[in-house]
Amino acid sequence: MNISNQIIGKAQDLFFKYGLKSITMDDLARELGISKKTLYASFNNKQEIINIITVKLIEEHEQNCEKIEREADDAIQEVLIYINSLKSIFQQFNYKVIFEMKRYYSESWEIFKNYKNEFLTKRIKNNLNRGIKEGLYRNNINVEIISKLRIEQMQIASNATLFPSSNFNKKEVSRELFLQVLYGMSTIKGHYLINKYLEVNEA
Amino acid sequence: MNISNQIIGKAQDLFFKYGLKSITMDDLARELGISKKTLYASFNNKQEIINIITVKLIEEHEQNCEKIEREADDAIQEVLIYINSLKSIFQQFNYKVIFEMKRYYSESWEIFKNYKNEFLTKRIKNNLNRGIKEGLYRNNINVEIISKLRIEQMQIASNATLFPSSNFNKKEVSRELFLQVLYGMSTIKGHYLINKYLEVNEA
DNA sequence: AAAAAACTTTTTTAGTTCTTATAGTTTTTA
DNA sequence: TAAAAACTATAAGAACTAAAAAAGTTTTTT
Repeated sequence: MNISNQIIGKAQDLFFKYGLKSITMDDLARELGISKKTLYASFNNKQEIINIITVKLIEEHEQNCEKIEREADDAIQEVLIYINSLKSIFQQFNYKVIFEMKRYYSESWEIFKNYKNEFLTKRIKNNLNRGIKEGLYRNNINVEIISKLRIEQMQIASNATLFPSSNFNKKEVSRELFLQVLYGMSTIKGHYLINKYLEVNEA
Repeated sequence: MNISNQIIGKAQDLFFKYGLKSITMDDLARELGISKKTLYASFNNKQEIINIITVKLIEEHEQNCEKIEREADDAIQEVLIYINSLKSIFQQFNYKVIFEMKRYYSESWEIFKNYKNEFLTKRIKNNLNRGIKEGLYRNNINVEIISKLRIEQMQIASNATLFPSSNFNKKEVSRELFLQVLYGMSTIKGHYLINKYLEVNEA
C-alpha cells in the first residue's frame, strides 16, 4: 500500500475518533511514524486531506447505494438492506465532525452538502418513485417534503442533545427512525411486506 | 378589557410578526398609543412580558390538547383533530422567535423547554400508549424514541433552511409531516382507520 | 533520504475597549 | 393624569489587540 493511502486511512481513523480540529498535522505525522516533511510531500495541506476523505466516503456510499438498488427486489427491501448496511457515512460523520467541517473546513462541507442535496436526494426520490409505482408507498405523499424528511431523519439519530449516548444506543435509534419513516411512507400492501421481511406479526 | 391584557395581546402580535428583538419597548408603547410610563406601570420589564406570553400560550395549548384528548374517539382521531387545530404554539413560535428566546430571553426559553420536556412529552406518550392499547399503533415502537421524533417533527416544519417559505407552504409541510409520522406509528388496523377518517382510498 | 527539530507564518481564541441601541427612569407638557 | 420627551444605565455587538496553537517551511541530524 502506498504512502498516500496509508496517510488517508490513518487520518480518517483519527478524525472520526477525535474530531478534525483535535488532530493536528504533528499528531498525524507522529501516529504514522513519519515526518511532517514526508506528509507534506504527499499533500499540500490539511484541507486537501479532509477533502479527499470526504470524497472517498461519498463514493463508497454512492456505490453501496447503487449496488443495493440493483439487488433489491422492491423499494422496501432496498431500504431494509440499506438499514442493515448502516456503517454508512451518516454514522461516521457524527455531529462533532459535521460541526467542525462546517466551521473550519468549508471546502469539504460544500462537497458534502452538495452531495446531500443532489445525489442523495436523487437516490431517495428514486426510491420513493419506485415504491409508489410498485404500490408499496402511498401515492399521495409529497415527494419533495418526504425526501427532505428522510435526509433529516438520518442525522437526527446523531443529535446528541436529542439522543444522548448515555441513554440511547445510536444504532438502535437509527434503526427505529428508519423503520418509522418506512412504515410512514407505505401503503397497507407495503406495510404487510415490511412485516413479512421483518418477520413481525401484528395481532 | 383591562390595560395589561391589551398590552400582552399587542405584544404577542408584534413579537410573532417581527421577532422579539426587533420590537422595542418604545415600539410597543407607540403601537398601543400609550407612554412607556404606563407600560412600566403594568410590567416590570420586557422579560416579564415575554414570560407571560409564553406561559399564556402554553396554557392555551395545554387546554386545547386536553379537550381534544377527551373528545376524540381514539388515539388516531386525537392526532387528526390536533392537526386541524394547528394554529398551535409551534406554528407561532417560529424559528426566529425560538432563536431569540434562546439567546436573549433565557428565562422564557427555560419555561418553554421545560414544557416541551415534561408536559408535552407526557401528552405525546399518553397518546402513544393509548394508540398501542387500542391496537392502532404498532406495539413494537420504542416510545422514548418516537416521542422525541414527534416533538422534533413539529419543529422541522418551521425550519426555513430545510423548507424555505418561498417554495413551501408551512401549513402543508406541517400536515404532511404529521400524517407521515402518524402512518409510521400505526398498525395495519390503524392505517385503515386513518384512511377512513381522511377518506383516502388506496387502490 | 527521511526523521527530528527548529523555525516562520497563519489562524484561532480570548480578552479588551468603544460604540450604539434600547431598556428602564425621570422630567416636562398638554 | 397620562402622553411626550428627555434622560441615564445597561448590555449587545463591532473592532481591535495579544497570546496561543497549529499549519506549513526550512534546517539539522542520523
